[in-house]
Amino acid sequence: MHSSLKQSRIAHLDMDAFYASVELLRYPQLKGLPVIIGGRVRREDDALVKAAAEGTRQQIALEDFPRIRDYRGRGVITTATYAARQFGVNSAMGIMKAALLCPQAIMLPVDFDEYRKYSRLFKTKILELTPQMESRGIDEVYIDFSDISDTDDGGFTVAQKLQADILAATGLTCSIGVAPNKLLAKMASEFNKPNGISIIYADDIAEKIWPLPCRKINGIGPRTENKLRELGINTIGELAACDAAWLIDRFGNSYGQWLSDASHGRDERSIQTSSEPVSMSRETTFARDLHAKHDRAELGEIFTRLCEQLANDLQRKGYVGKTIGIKIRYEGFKSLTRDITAENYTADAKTIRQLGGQCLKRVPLEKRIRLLGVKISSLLRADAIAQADAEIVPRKSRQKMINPTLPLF
DNA sequence: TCTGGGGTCCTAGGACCC
DNA sequence: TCTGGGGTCCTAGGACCC
Repeated sequence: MHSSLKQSRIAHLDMDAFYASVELLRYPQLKGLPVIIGGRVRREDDALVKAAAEGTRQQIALEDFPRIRDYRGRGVITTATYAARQFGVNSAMGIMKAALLCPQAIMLPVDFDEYRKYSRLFKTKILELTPQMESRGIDEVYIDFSDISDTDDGGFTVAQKLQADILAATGLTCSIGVAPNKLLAKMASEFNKPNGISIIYADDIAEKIWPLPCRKINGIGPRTENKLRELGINTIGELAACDAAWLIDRFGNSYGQWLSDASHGRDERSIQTSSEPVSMSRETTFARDLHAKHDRAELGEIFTRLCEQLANDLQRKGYVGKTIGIKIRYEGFKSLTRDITAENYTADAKTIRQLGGQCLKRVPLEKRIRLLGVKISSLLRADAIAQADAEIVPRKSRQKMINPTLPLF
């Protein structure tokens, strides 16, 4: 077969309950139990911290693990073991709600350093097979199978080998979907979770995709699902039956056309093996809502710390940025953002803090605040900046002069 | 007992330049 | 004096994803 006519085969590989499964490797005594990952390290986690330092994690008795019913404070669940999911607990659910559904669940704080370590391990295994891999966050990837799988099994054998290699390297299972494109592969990887493989061909769309609810399409979220429901559209098949022009009328040119294409399983996106960051940010939700006046000192300290963390992230990763923004979430959950573009690129905490302070002066501060964040965008690699400075004559700045008054916080 | 933290992409209006 | 249009940048907000 001529290579240009060769059917493309794309895999989506998704680690099963990733954070929770990594924790089970460290605490094998928790296998089979409802375990929930979420929140930060607390006083109640002292036993865990001590055992980690002493290398005695596996000796912790079950009754010494913190339980979710004892958790006080806000936040959401990051992951739950399959045993916990049986109780209706799910990612992004409020911790307090999960405590009602499954009070006896063991609660562990998130440990991103550890998850990143396992992320590197499983991705390295994939890269030993092919460089055609696209990372989508810490626990999933797309892989181009076109050149590495036999045409007769749709990618099944390669998927099996990947599962075995990853299990051997990490002790973790994953689910894989293989399909003609990313959109369908992503859906397919959900079909046989956990530790499953699902192969989809173009001919399967009517039978396997159309009966699914629209929400199963990666890119249709709760808002669009709602709007579609109001229009009487519940399944992907019903969406596919809509005229593209009709969808464009209701969802705009770009999204309307995309909805139509997606419902028919059409997706031309290729595997992006590398990417540059667009923005970096740091934000925090307070233990209690703070007031701009009464808690001014505390807010100021928190904001300074966020700016320092962001500057540190930039420097560690070797980037500079030019647009500094802030984000505020009020009690009641309404959020707003303000940003400002500086003359020069920076990765300096004081500069970020100063520009962020200017943004803060442009927001209303009557209501209590639950979240404060700082963000930098228009990024450039730090090693490219010296060159850019030398070669590019800067455009005349178009921004208005800003009064150099003191920042609010 | 609601609702974390880190991202991407898109839209849309106004400014400004040619 | 009146009247353009294209292109890019800046800002704010929103939807979505992991």
